[in-house]
Amino acid sequence: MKVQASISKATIDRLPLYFRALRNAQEEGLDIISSDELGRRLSITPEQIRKDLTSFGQFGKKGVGYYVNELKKNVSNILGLDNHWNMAIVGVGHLGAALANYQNLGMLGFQLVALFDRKPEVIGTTVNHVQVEDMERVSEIVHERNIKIGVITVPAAFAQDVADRLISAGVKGIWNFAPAKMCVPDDVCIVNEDIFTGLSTLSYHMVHM
Amino acid sequence: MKVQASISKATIDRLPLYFRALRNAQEEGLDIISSDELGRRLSITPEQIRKDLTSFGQFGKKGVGYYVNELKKNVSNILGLDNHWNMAIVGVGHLGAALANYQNLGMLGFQLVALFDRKPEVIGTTVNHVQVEDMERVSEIVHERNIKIGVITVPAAFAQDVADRLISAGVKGIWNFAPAKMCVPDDVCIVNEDIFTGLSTLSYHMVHM
DNA sequence: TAGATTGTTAATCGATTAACAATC
DNA sequence: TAGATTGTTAATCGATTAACAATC
Repeated sequence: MKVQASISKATIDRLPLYFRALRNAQEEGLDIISSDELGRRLSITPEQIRKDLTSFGQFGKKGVGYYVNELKKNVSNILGLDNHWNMAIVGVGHLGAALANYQNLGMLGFQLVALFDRKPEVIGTTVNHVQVEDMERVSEIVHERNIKIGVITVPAAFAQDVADRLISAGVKGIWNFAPAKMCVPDDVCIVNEDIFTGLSTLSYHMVHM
Repeated sequence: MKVQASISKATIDRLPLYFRALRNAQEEGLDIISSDELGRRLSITPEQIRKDLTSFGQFGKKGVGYYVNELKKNVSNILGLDNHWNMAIVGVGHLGAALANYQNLGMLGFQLVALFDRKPEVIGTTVNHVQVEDMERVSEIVHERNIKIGVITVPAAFAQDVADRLISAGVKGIWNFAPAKMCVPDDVCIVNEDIFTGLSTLSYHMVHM
């Protein structure tokens, strides 16, 4: 997918919302959707949506709208969801297990192919048909199973070490749930999922209402 | 806490990061921290940090820096973390249970006082010392236990209904994990925690590297 | 054709960065 | 005092909104 000079971070963050809305529209049997209708469903202005989409190409038909299937395919392609990434979760606590059980992962093109933990009582158990392996085998298994995305759901204190091990084993993307500042090389992508930020801002808005 | 005309959304989103960094600094026994050091730890420019903080007051000492304890107390107060909000989680699936088990909630001033579910096999069980109640009793219990924050971890299709019930029972803040567009009245705050957005943008960055 | 809706350029708005005076 | 660091104003940068030509 060719992309013009520079896409704004805000635009990229909205793409998954477009994808989801298009999937819903598709499920409803809609053939065509306008930026107006899409905007209504997402509380985003239609101008914004058109602007975002045209940074990647001309997907619409003037006077008509966007073909749902076609646009969904394009957005999916832009997001790289067609790649079928192999993924591993490190840290099979409550959150790790919750993520392992998400059926949506597969629908979005992410294939959970390994689970890792350090605790002997967890190693060998099975979550959602995937067996938990010893963290010591991470390098070997990441290679073997061609794992490109690592999900970190260990306590903050171990997060950097886990990231380092995943990366040296070949992982190119890290989805980090540990509340810690992480360092990764330039050729590795990281997204920090800092859920308590959300709860704190909720509290802020409740106080300052 | 008095606040000037309008605080930028970006500023508010950074406050929880400041809070966390200050808590860490406090644990390390640091008395004073400069915007420079704070910035280094968070990968945020010191100018940005000073600008953010001064929208709420003058917390620093010129030529010296910020007193860690004092600034942490101020940021905590700004975020409303001193309020000790009572909180309920609706939907005790994997994610709901994972959140219920987070010890950090209490540390941040959020008190988990109720769990709700619809499934008979889940009702009556206990997660982290809190018993799961029948969703039918939500109105009654939200009143009784003075619950102000509701956490929604049910499937998308039920999320709006759950929100409506929580709100009519008196909840003023919603922390929503369901991937659905929600409608709430003006006097209710909502934060949507859309975790698959993060995974999708990770995929985007991996493809467009 | 007339009506609708996209794609794109220009105008506005908001957020970040730079610079520096104030002062500990 | 000299050095350090905040708080604040001005300049820059980036993102959103408005307007409208293109065209289905």
